[in-house]
This record gives sequence, structure tokens and C-alpha cells, in this order.
Amino acid sequence: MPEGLEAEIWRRALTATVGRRITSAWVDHRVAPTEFVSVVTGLSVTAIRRAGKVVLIETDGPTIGLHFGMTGRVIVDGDAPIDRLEYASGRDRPEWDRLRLFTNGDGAVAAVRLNDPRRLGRVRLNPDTTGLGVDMFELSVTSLEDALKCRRIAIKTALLDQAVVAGLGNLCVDEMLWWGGIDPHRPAKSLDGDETKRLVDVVRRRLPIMLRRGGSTMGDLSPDVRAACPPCERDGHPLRRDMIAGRTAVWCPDHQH
DNA sequence: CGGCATGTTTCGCC
DNA sequence: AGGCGAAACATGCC
Repeated sequence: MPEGLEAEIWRRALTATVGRRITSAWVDHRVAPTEFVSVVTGLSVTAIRRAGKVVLIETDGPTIGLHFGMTGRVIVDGDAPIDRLEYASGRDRPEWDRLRLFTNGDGAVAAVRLNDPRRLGRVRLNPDTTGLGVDMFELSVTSLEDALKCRRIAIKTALLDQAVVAGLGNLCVDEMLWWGGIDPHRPAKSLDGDETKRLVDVVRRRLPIMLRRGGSTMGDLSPDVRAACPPCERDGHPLRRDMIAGRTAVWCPDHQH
């Protein structure tokens, strides 16, 4: 579930906690620093930001960083802003909680829960975000050209690199390459100016649409499509699944080249 | 049961 | 030295 779009949706939901004071906290110590609870108890939330796929809860003290791994999700005041597909049965099981923050006036419901069955997500204090590339919502032709021009790796792999573009994940990358008509195997540096511009245009156009629809699973290459590889919506040619640098790429050999 | 999964980090090989 | 791919991580689901 979690790519930058999900992080953005959760960022917006978490703004409800701005101005509140963290009265108590609990974490699964396997995913958070040992001093976490003692450090954050008593802090006041001042702002919620996002850096790529990471949500940053800013306070009058240290910043709390939420990484979601493959299956993390956020529940704010008992309400999950995104509910879909994966782990659909018995979701939000309490034993999958990795973080609970309680704030003044909440009663028994945690203001913030990080629920993550697979436990690849992380809770960090003052996370280092300096290595991230340009944010996916601020992508420009020149920034992408600069980032791609020396790379021989597949364009798909380059776009997944958070140092190139921050926030795009496997689903969004396949979606953008599908819309842009670009073969995911192409070496990044082989894209010409027109193709790079086309890709940037597609990212600018499609990301807000997917955000409105509810996240990275709401593209035309939905998880169902990815699993079944039916004929391409655009030209009827069967979609293909290839492994590129360890990640599944779903694409249309007919209109992507 | 085997395989697969929206991510990141680490290791080892050029 | 640095770029790159594979493996590891951890667990649920089909």
C-alpha cells in the first residue's frame, strides 16, 4: 500500500493532531529506538510534513518519522483514511500495531496508530531525509534529465530510486511508464528530451488523479490488472510481467518502447 | 505448499 | 571507487 501517495493521504489525515500534546505513547521496540517513548511523551505536535514516502510528525522537540515498509498503514483517531485490498480480512488487528500515540482529550482511542503486519516499517526520531531526490509532486524536466543522464540502469529502476525522485513506488512507476509509452527496461540514459518531458508531463497529470482516487492502487494498472495481465486497455495487446532489478514490472510491449 | 507482495538496507561482484 | 543486482528482512495471503 504505501508509496508517496499514501504518505500524502496520511499526512493530510494527521493534520488533525496538530496542536495536541502527546500524553502517552507505546511502540513495538523492534521497529523504534529504545528511548522513543520517553523522548516523545509530553511533546506537542506542531506540523505534519512528508518527505517522499516518509511522514514527518513535527513537534516542539524531535521530529517523529514514519516509514511504512510494504504493509504499514496509519489510523488517525480510530479512522483509517485508506482501506483497500491487501489484508482485507481482519485488518487493523491490534497485534499488528507498531506505534500508538495518545493525545490530550482522546480517551481510550489512540490519536495515531501505525499498523503494520509485515513489520518492515520503522519509527524514527529526526530521520535523515537529505538523500532524497526531487519530490514527485515537484518533478521538473531539468531535474529528471540531470538525474537520469549518467545512469545505465533501467528507467524503471531509476524512477524507483528515492535519490532520483522521492515518493514514487513500484505501482506508480509502472503506471507512469505505461501512460508515457516507455519500455521499463530501457536504460535511463537512453531517454531523449521528448521522452523525458513526456514522462514528467504524465507524472504531473496522473499523480493528482490517483491521489484524488485514493492512492497508488487506483491507477489503470490496478493490483488486479497487475496480477492477471489482461489485454492492455489502450491497444488490446496482452500485458506482460517481467522482473527488473528484483521488482515486478507490468507493461505493454505494444505501446511501450 | 510454493510463490508472491505497494520497501529499504546490506553485501558482494564487477 | 562506484554502480549495480541479488539477498535479506518479516509475515500474510492466494
